[in-house]
Amino acid sequence: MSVTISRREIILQEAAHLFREKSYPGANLRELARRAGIQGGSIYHHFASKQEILFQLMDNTMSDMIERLTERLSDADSPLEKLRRTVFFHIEYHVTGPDQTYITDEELRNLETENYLMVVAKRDRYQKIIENILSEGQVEQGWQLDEPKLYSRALIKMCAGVSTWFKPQGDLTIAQIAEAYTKLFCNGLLPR
Amino acid sequence: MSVTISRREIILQEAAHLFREKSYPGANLRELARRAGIQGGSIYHHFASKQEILFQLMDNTMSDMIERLTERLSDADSPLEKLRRTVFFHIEYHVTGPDQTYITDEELRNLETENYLMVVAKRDRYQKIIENILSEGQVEQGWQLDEPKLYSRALIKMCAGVSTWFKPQGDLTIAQIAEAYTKLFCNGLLPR
DNA sequence: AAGCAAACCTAACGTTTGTTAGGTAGCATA
DNA sequence: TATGCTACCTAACAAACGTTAGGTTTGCTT
Repeated sequence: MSVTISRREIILQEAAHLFREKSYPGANLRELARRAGIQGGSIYHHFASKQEILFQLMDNTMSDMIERLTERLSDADSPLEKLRRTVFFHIEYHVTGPDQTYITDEELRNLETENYLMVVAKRDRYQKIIENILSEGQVEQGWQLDEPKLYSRALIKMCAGVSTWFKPQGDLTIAQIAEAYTKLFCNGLLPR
Repeated sequence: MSVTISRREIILQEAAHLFREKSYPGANLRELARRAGIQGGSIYHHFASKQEILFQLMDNTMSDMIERLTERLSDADSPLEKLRRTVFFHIEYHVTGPDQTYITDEELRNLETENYLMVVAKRDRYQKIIENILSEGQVEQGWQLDEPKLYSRALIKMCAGVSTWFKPQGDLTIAQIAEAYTKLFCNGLLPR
């Protein structure tokens, strides 16, 4: 039943946590190594540089997000159902792996050019999926949106923001928040 | 017509820009001094420490935001009008001073305890203003929201996010974006 | 038993960092 | 003209940093 987890994986997990706590430049490798249970220099057995750790972290996260979202949407028929699942997924993913998503959302500026371009490309692919759902709804269901891109951005920021205040032991579940946000996004707050 | 701007003010402005570019721990004081037109050590004539620069930056920004938003709301009569102005203000402020607001939104973790508590207190005061508008609308206008706090957070994140992609020379004005977001927040995207 | 590679340790390197001490230039006041 | 204050410069400090070189342990393979 126990899952074997490589040291490399441990380092990546601890790095996500540490980078979120102190930001990438503020985190140091000796501290990271300590948390991963090894000595400072040993990090370089698993990664070529501090930068590579950041890149792997962000690139893995983006790939995973695209893959999982795509899978969740695969058997959704209507645009509304797709939107529901996207809101739920985006919130859930950000709340479940808050360290990884936070880093991926906020540390783009600390990526070197080549790495930056790769991660941004994947981020754009992810955003495009959501934008397409809104465009679909606009055409097929007459959703009221002038600029799909504008609204997809609003949706993404809105949902991602949940992880900054969400507490698992709080009185709201992820499902409740996702439902409320879906309702808000679809109906607005004025009475119908 | 020209405005006198103190060196202290210049340092704060350049610090906002530099911190946003490299994050607080990633920015160094020699570079900041260079941009402000003085030598590294001279910073300490104006500030006691690097930390104090960050704190002044964030504290000033929060105070300014509270003051300005309060003023804008002072002669708004209905909750809907207050909401409209809030959305517009929040977007406008984030887009106009993107460095300051970005720092204030993202660098809380790098504040020492005492400074952290002061800035968070002001941030909460600001959020409370918005939360109260939603509560008002709920009571007086029957706005559909179960948890005002949940929706105020969504609104804040949504609007603040604009500054991450907004380009002044782009084809959308702040007013257009603000209008679209107000409409989205009030009506949702389903046709009425 | 020998060989080998992966995983890790230790100690040091050169650089960069925030910060400080002590000095100088310019200007206003007396 | 002397005094003193503000705004700055220069040079150095100790600490922390990413990174590297070289050595040791461990466990598998032949």
